[in-house]
Amino acid sequence: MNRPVTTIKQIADASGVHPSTVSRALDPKKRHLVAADVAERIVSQAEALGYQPNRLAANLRLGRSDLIGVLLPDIANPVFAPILGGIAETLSAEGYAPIVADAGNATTQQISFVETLLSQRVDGLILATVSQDDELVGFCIRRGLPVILVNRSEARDRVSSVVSDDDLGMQLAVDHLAGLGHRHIAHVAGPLSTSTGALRRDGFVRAMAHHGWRGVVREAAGYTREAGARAAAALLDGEATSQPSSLPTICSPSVCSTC
Amino acid sequence: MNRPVTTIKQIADASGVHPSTVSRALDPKKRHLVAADVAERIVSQAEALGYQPNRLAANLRLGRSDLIGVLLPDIANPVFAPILGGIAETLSAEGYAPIVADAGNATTQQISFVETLLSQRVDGLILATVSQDDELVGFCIRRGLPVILVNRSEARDRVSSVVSDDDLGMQLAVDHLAGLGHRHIAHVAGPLSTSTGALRRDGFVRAMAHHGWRGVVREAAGYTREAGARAAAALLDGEATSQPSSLPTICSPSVCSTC
DNA sequence: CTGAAAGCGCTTACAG
DNA sequence: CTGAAAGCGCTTACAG
Repeated sequence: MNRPVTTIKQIADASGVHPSTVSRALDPKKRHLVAADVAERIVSQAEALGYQPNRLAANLRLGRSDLIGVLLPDIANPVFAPILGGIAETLSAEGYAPIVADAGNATTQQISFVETLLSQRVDGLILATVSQDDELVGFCIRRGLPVILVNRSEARDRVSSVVSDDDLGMQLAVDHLAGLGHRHIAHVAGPLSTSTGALRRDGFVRAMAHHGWRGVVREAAGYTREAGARAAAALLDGEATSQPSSLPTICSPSVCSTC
Repeated sequence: MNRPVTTIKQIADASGVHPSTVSRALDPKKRHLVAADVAERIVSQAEALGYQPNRLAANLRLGRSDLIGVLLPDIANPVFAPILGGIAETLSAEGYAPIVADAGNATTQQISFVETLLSQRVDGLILATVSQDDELVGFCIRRGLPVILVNRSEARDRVSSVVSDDDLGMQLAVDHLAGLGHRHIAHVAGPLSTSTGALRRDGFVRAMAHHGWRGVVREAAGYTREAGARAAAALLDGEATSQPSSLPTICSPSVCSTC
């Protein structure tokens, strides 16, 4: 870094005191340990020199980074924009900053991102990437790295998560379509290995059953336009799949007279 | 940080060599300075202990952070999702990580975010927030902090920017509507203090003029749904504004017989 | 090829 | 109330 940065030592020299005194004067919680006039002199000297404390140094000493890693499966997916917004807002209010990684859905790649974050000494992780039984969550738990989930949850609740009510969502969607007079409704489900895929599928089947109907479900290979298009095409070709065994059998237009 | 982390010294102790030798063995570029067998022993020892170099410490020494600050005016706006995606992808390929800040449009707040980033010793800044003559850009230039712009640009090109071709975009939009048979076209412009607001407005007027038409323009107070709604309502009420003096006068439905 | 030491910029016991 | 010193975990000249 070739641009000039002011250090505590420079302020100490300029103020004619010991660096430790500068450090105290500049810390609101320790300022009371310094004579009022000396503190004031130091503070104005610091301002004059445009002092910005080096948090890299402070954090090395304090064993933290003030950084929270955020792992997203697809950062370019607008779903995550407001989620990231909430994360950034709350973190910055608490003195933290988010360091975001577009980690995809492959566990090995995710772990490599986490190792990078670990070497940056992130203080915790927010994962939007998890599968129903997520390897990375186990990894974090074993390393003692604080972690919470957003967007998707695990099947067993090892850690806290913030997710939407997919069951209610599907109920509202089905009821809305039913209200418009539709009867033959199909659902392109997200990957059933994710909580969102499975819960929305279940919610759809349940909501349809509530109307006395059987829905058609087709699982998409991923949360992408391409996978959605393939699933929709398959659906139109009469291939339906993926019914949960505990729920009513799902029919396909080609085999079921109800649809 | 209460979770255990391995250090170079620990590896040195476990391998019976001096820390500096460990440091060399672990750095691919310096490994050749170490006897092959010793290097191998150290490397496997490091793996066994799950060593993750502390980049906080390394970077303090090296005077960098491997962090690039990204300032967005509204992180919850999906426009920025793919932009952030491209930034994250390229940065991580180069060994950097983005630290994103939702800094809004107010300069004072933006500067306070930048001061935080500065104390984290970011190696550079990407601004998606700039106005046509941006105070923050001047601030960064004065501090010698590398900065580039995305999404919006300044009127004078003090620093590099990556933006879309708004003139072409408006031309395509107007031609599309014209092709559908529309003749009376209004444009809700973004704030004219931003390059996007001004350039799209200009592009719209130019594209309309190309068809021999005069367009109606209404400037919105900001890039929000609410501001857009207010501008559209005003437009419907017959209030049009904001023509650039160098371009044809813009009419309003209430005063112009052409519209 | 290896070791001993200094130093990045902080913070915090420990003395006085 | 203030100073002197150690140490966070690295990297890199400087010796040998």
